[in-house]
Amino acid sequence: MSWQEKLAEAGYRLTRPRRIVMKILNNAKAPLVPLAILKKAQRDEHSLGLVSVYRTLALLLELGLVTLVHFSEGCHAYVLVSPGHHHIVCGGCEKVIEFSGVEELDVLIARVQQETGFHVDDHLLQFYGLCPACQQTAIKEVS
Amino acid sequence: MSWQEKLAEAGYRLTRPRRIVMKILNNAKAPLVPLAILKKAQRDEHSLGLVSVYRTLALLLELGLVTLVHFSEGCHAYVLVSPGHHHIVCGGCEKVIEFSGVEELDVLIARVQQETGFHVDDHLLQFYGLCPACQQTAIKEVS
DNA sequence: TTCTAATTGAAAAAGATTGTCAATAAGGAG
DNA sequence: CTCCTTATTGACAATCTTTTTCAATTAGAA
Repeated sequence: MSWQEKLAEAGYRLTRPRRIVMKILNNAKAPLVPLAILKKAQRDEHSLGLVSVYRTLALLLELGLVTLVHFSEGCHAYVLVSPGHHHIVCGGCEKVIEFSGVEELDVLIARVQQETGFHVDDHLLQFYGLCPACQQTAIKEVS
Repeated sequence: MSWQEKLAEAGYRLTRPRRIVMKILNNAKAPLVPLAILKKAQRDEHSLGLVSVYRTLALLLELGLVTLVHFSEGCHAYVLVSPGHHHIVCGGCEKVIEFSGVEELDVLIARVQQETGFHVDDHLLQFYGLCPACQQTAIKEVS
């Protein structure tokens, strides 16, 4: 189901600001904060209010169309959700890519539930590291 | 090594505000945001500025003595770091407990590195769910 | 005890997010 | 296709959060 259909199904309208935000997130190679989305929109000659960016992101989050990426220093930014749901953040260029298939986690979750008595129904998993390109750069800087 | 020693080793002084913040985090059962720490300090008749709370948390984060817990809606709060480094957040009461031993992850990390070419050197893993007490409450509410 | 530099706290500045409300526009009804 | 209703928008202001500034204080070495 497309995001437009999801919007409609939940009773929301397909509006210009929403289309702009989705388009920008679609083209983004890294997670974006609201202000960055606005700037990109303005660069593309789209008129858009910052308030609408906030509201649209809240809506997309509610619909599960975007998710937050957390950085270790404590801020977070938005990226589109796709099947994987898990992210690797490059510490060099902030690029974020997804990965999927975390069957390995199931064993861990089962064990933790057993040990703690908690019932686990969701999780947050992100990896931090360096993408291939930034690994090259790092090597050059050292030598 | 105690936190006081870590401070000293890094060349920082052991001051009253820092002692207060550490004491509060020590007694906390859930992650705390800066303002909450200030409130607790005032309740204990300690005089303390909000600015010092921010500065102290930044310092403790730098020293690795505290870490951030992220909530799905996008805000984060601080808890003391202890061996485990991973947290389960209860969606009912916000209580947070730690777990450790995530050997299961190593296999996943190895696979993801292989598949993506990224070099993974850190990760963020949190579980969300319900603690035993809140599971009971949930059952009562339904019946 | 004295001295010096790190640290603090209060106020202000800066930044991020949310609330208000009149104007606009999406999309169903006719 | 046009009209109408109502969700949505955008500008502004209000609020909240975080950072900066700087004189006064204080930890810790001498």
